Order: sequence, then C-alpha cells, then structure tokens
Amino acid sequence: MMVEHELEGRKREILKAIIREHILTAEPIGSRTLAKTYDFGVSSATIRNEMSDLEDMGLLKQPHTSAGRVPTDKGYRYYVDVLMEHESKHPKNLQRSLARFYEDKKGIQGIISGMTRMLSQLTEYTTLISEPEMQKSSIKKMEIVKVAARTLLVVLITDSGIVNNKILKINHDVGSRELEYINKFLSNKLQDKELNSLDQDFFTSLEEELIKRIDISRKLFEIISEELEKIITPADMRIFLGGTSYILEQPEFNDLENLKKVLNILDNEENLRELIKELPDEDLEVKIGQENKIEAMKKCSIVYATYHLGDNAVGKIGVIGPTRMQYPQVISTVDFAADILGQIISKVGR
Amino acid sequence: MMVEHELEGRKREILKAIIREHILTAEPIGSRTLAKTYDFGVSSATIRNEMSDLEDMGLLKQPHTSAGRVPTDKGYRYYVDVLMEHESKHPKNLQRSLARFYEDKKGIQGIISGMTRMLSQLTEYTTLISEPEMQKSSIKKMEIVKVAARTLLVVLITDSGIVNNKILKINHDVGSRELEYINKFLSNKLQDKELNSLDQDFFTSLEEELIKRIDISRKLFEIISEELEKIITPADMRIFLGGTSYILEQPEFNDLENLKKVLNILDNEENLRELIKELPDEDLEVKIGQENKIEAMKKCSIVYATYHLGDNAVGKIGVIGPTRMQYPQVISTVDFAADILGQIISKVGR
DNA sequence: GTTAGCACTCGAAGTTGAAGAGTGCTAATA
DNA sequence: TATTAGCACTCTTCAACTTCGAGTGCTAAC
Repeated sequence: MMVEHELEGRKREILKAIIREHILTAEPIGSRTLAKTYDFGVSSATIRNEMSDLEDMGLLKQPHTSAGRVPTDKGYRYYVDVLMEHESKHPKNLQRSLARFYEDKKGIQGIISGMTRMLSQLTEYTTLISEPEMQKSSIKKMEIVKVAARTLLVVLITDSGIVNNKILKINHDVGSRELEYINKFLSNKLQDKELNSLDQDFFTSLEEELIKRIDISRKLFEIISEELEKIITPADMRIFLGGTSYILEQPEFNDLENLKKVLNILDNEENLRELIKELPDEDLEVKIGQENKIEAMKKCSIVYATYHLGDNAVGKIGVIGPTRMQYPQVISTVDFAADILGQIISKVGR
Repeated sequence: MMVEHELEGRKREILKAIIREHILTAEPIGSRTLAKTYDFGVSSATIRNEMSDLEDMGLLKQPHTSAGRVPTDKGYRYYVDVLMEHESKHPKNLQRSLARFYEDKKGIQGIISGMTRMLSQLTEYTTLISEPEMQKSSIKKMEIVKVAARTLLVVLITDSGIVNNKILKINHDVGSRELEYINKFLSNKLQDKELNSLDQDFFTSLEEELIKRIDISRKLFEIISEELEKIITPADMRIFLGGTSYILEQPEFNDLENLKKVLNILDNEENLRELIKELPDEDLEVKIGQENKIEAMKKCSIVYATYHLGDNAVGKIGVIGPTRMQYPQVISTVDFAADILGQIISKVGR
C-alpha cells in the first residue's frame, strides 16, 4: 500500500494541483481545467490518463461518471504526509493578537476561552480546546477550610498553577483542631505527590495511618478522600468550543443531514470529551475523514496538537473542518497556538 | 390597540385554531382546512371573512395572495396573553428525572449544566441558563490563603452558597502575620455585607482605616481590593447552553441565512450575556419575534424565567425557539424548571 | 508516450404545464 | 343582516422535458 511513496514526479504534481484546487473551490476538478490553469506541458488527455491512474491507486475518486475528480481521504493523507509544503512563518497579526493575552488576568479558563475564539477566527474553522489535565501534575498545596457549620471547602493547587476546589457537605461538625490536624497531616502526605499516583490503595493506607494517630471520625475521612479523588479525576474536564458557526460556511455542510450529525456532537460537552479522549497525545496530528472513530466525524478532519504546561499537565487544542481543509495554514496555526497557549498558561501558573 | 381584548367569541376561536394548527404544521392555514378540521358550524366562506378581519387587525398575515394565513408576532402575543390555556400539570417524568439531580454532587455548575441539557430535551428547543448573579447576596466568608511565594488565593463564599476564587499574583511577598491580620480585618468588615454595596467608596474607606492600623503595603491592599471587585462583578458570568441542534429541526431555519444569524449569537458567550442582560427580571416572560432587541433574534421567541436562591442571587433560565413555538408546554416547563433549579441550588448552598 | 478527436454520460439549470390550495367578490339565501 | 354557494383569479409546487456544458474513456494517429 506504500506504492504512493514512489509516485513519479508528474503524478505528484497533478495530485497536488488537484488537491489545492479542490480545497479552494470545493468542486470536482476536471482534466481540461487543470491543463489550462496549471502548465504541465502536456495536454488534457495525458492528464486524464494520469488521473485515471491516481484513481486506481485510491487517491482520487469521481462523484459520478462525467464529473471531475475529488481527492479521497487517502489522497488527503498522502498530501498531508508527503506533498504538502509546510508554512513556517507565523503571521505577524497572530503575534500581535497574542500580546493581549498577557495583559488579561482572567485566569486559566479565561485564557483558554479567549484562545478558542482567536484560533477559530484565524483559521475560520471550529475550534476546540480542553482544559489542562492534572493527572501528571503534582500537588503543591492542599487545604481544607471550614466555611460554615458542616461545610468544608477543599482547595487543591498543583505545581502547574491549576486551582481546583470543591464544597463538601458533612453530617457531623468538625472541630477546628481536628481540621487543623487533618490539614497538616494531609499536607505532609500529599505535598509533591503526583496526582496520578493517588489511587484507592494510597488513600486506604492514609486512612489507616490517620486513624491510628487521632480519634477522627472514619466517616469524615472517607468523605474527604472520596471527594479528593473526584477532584483529581478529569471526568468533568471542561472543553471550550468556538466558531461553531464557521461550519455553516462550508459547502459540504449545506446538506442538513450532515450538519445535524456534526452539530449534535459539538452540542454536547460529553461528546466532545469523548472525541478528545480518542486523540492520542501527539505533538501535532491530523485525523482525516474515515480515520476518525466517531461516526459523525467521518466527513470531517481534525487538526490537533497537545499543549504542555512544563513537563506536566497537558491539554489538547484542535480545529475541526471538512476533509477539504486548508491543511498547511491550519497545521501551522494550530502548532503555533499550542505552543503559545502552553507558554501563557505556564506564566500565569507560576 | 387594545381592540383585541374585545374580540368576539367566534373570532377568538378561529384565531386560536389557526395558531394551534400553525404551531403543529408550520404551514399557512386556509379557511377550508380550518372548516373541515374544526367544527365552527359555519362555512369556509364565513371563516374567510373573519380571517380577513383578523388580518386587518394585524393578528394574521398572508405570506402571499392565495396562501393561507399565518399568525403575526402580534397574533402570538395575543394568544399568549389572552387565548392560551395554561397547562398546570407538570409531567411525571419530569419529576422523576429531577430525582437524579439531588444525588449528583457536582457543584452548582454541574447542576446548571445538567439542567440545561434536561430542559432542552424536555422542550426540544435550545436552552439557556445563566449562573446565579451574586450581586444581591451577602458575604458569608472570605479568606485569603497564601499558596506560594507571591501567590495568594482569595476565596469568597456567599450566603447563597456560591464559591468564587481567584489567584492573585503580587510583587512582594507577604508575611503570614500580615496576612492573618488582613484576613481578620476583612472578615470583620465584609461579613454579611451585601455584594452590591461594595463599591469603590467602600474600598477606599476600608483602605484608609487599614493603613492607620498596620504598616501594610498600600500597593498590596490595592491589588486585593481591586481583585475583590472583579470577583464580584458578573462580567464573566457563565452562560450554559444546550440543545443547539434542536434549532435545525425547525423548518423555519431550513434557510441557511437565518440559521447562520442565530447560530452566530449562540456561538459566542459574549453575545449570550448580552442577550440575557436584555431580559428584565420577570418571574416568567415571553419575548416574541420583533419584541427581541437583538436583530438576529427577531425571528425567534424566548420563554424565560428568573430563578431565585433564597431572596438573593438570581439567574435566568430560558428556551429559544421559532416564534411558532409550543407556548403552553414550554411556558409551563420553564416555569417549573426555574422553580426546581432555585430549590436544588439553594439546598447545595446551605 | 502523447495527443486529437469523438461519442457518450451525467448533472445543473431552465421551461412548461397541470394540479391544488386558497382568496376575494358577487349574488342568492335564510 | 349575516351567511353561504359559486366562480374567476392568483400563486406555489411538482414533475416532465429540454438544453447546455463539463468531463470522461477510448481509439487511432503522431
């Protein structure tokens, strides 16, 4: 199946031209049009023959007899992997827009939300950013504060500067001494621990130790550790979505049926989480059409990158569009955005 | 303009029938159809005359000659205000679904997010819920915690149980004594204060007093009070949106132009905030078509209610659909949902 | 290996005509 | 006087038909 890597020069150029043209027009490309706009030095008939070969290889297809050719997913894949010329320059206006972020102090979520909007405006596609996962971070500080009778607030801060908190209802009141003790004890035990090392076993052993030392209600500790676990698991990690309406600009989604399917996914944060979980932690990846596991996404491409906060927490940033996508620009923009986003958040955190 | 209130019986019944029928079919309603499906005891010709009168009053209109009639915004308004029969019963399955919420302990945002999804599923329209505004709440507890060198965490808890926190970067380090003092001082001063009474003047006077008592860096206090103000202002109050894709089910949005306009509003949280600000604090209100101030919404209706947390914080909960909307069901559902939402959140908070 | 030429295919777009739904008006009716 | 039957007229929708152009594949010649 790796025949394509040996594509001779002219076939390469023709495929490249077809894909470029199709990305611009969203129309099937015919041999005559191609011969006229590009100068291959051969006639349309020859191009026709080449195109027929490319079709046999599965890189092109015809929507129907007597229409021009359209790239297949495989064609796009080959384009992205081999043919495409990468844009190395990042537009000046991007850098300028970024300045704003440094001034803002709206917290991590504000930054991500702003970045979502910006990326979607730059690419003119729908954009998706996940909050940084905390799994790989370690705990910098954790504190339980009593905020009212039978109400505690657990605050957790990681070394990447992410804050998480949770209100805790308990049945019996806790004395402030007791709480102080628990705080000290937990601080000691949890300091600098990696979050993903805190499993059920860990908590059980903690509990045993704590019970030995102090006459603390077992029930109370159970609640605390249970809640701590919940905070840590990224089950309800927020996903930021922007530029949904750009989808409507794409001619391939003029078909309401398709549109519905895709919007149904985007509509629901649960589905988005699902979608993001599917994506392996690559620095930069492109999922083209059928390569997506979720049914409704099989007519879309996703260009995504993983952004890093130091060496720890990571999140995803991605762009969703039709398989006919402006890959060079989008890839370069997403790549850059991931880089910048990591930097900005890291600065806020530290 | 209040002529309509004296609409004679038959005209009322005909208008009601037309609106009902149109809500179901989304088609213009003709006199013959009406005469056949409803039994008014008169012929289609008579109905035709009545319809003509109703059109003169601005309650109906014809999309074109020789089409049936369609209700105008004014017609719907009259329907909602006068003709409509309210559904008083709340469906059993709603009550059942609610049980789930009580078990969840995902915090206020989780509850709202869940409620958003539920309401959109029940009504089959797009749903919108705003976080409770804190303006009218008072402060129950506020505490500044030092989480790292030159990093403070401000935690604020209101009497309606809303927690807000913010990370604070400062230039110089603060001693823990200093902090303790500030905490005590602020606790005293802020306890039970209403949030909307905390204006610039208040902070200035606080500052003066504090400076007298302790040798605290003026700069530090400025930062703290500034940030406190930011926490309080609802500038970036979150809006939860659900069921966007239901819009696609509505035949009136088969026109891509319309659809784009509306989705553009929904796409952007900023716009949604704008939208919600437009809505006065009524217990339950319906904005029909042209009554909406935002251009893109002039083909939509919004049914919304204000939900309460005790007597204090309030938020909005609403449903967006075409002007041809299932008003009776939606109104009753939104009303009920607002009620329930207030209750649930209050319980979590207390 | 390349190309010109040609028959063939298919979709897009425009045209026409018939069917159907609905109206408004008028004159007859209860 | 309010109601109704009847009829001419208007307008949309839909299907059938046509035309046009873009594109292909194949063949034979270069």
